Amino acid sequence: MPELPEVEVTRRGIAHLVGRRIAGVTVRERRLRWSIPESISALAGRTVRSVSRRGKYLLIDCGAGHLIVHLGMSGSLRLVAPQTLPQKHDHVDVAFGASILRLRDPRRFGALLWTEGPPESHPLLRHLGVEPLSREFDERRLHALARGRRVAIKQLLMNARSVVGVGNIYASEALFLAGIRPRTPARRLSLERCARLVAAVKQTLRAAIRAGGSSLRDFVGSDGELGSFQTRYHVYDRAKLPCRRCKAPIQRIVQGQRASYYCPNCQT
DNA sequence: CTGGTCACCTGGAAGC
DNA sequence: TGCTTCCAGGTGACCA
Repeated sequence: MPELPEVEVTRRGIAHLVGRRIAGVTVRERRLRWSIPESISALAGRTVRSVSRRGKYLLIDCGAGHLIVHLGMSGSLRLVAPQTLPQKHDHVDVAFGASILRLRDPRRFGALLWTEGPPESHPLLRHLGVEPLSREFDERRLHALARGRRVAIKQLLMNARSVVGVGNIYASEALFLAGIRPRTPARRLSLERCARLVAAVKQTLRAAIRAGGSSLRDFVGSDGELGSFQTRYHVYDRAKLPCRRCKAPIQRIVQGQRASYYCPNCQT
């Protein structure tokens, strides 16, 4: 689930918590990627000041500090009615009187941390790269990032120190739109191809946010449970199926232990 | 610095 | 039916 679009949709879904007071915090399972700090029970009585996002991290400003939330591979946040029984992997509740913000994460690769300093200086955020939907992410920036790098362009795209938020699905999708093979060494990309790729990344992420946003209301971080519509992927998870554009069979390869998909005809 | 591999954890699907 | 194997949206830690 959670690449940048899913996190952004989640952020929008909980933005209306701004100004609301936290009644209490319940932790049922502390062992996520890192142990949830005891200090988060001090949140009770605090008011949410803002909800923002940096890469795949959600930042909830609570006045005295920030909650840092990462959804890992399988995490989701949802708003439920106060009497809703927690299910097996519902690890944390942040209660708001009228509703509960509930963190679910079956694989427990996610994180829930607390920081009192500026969140951008937190060790997990300090080295993050450019936001793909920002103006700063343009062809010159990507070209500079790729300069001299022998790594495959797909892996560069997925490296959060270069560009944040682009995960395994949207990396394959954006490369298809740009007509670039995932194994292309980053340093081989011309400024022109960088421009195509930048446009493709932005287009892919924006379309996914729109798709997610259309299906979610005050329920957030859908697992597809609310019939959230599945984006129609061009190549992702379509090994051997015909390319939607040219009918050639989609190839599946492995890069850095992750599956990549591309059309050998449309992508060069 | 760069690039490559491993590990963390659970559940669902495919294979036998 | 039941057991085994593989695979999954992320990313920090560690190695050469």
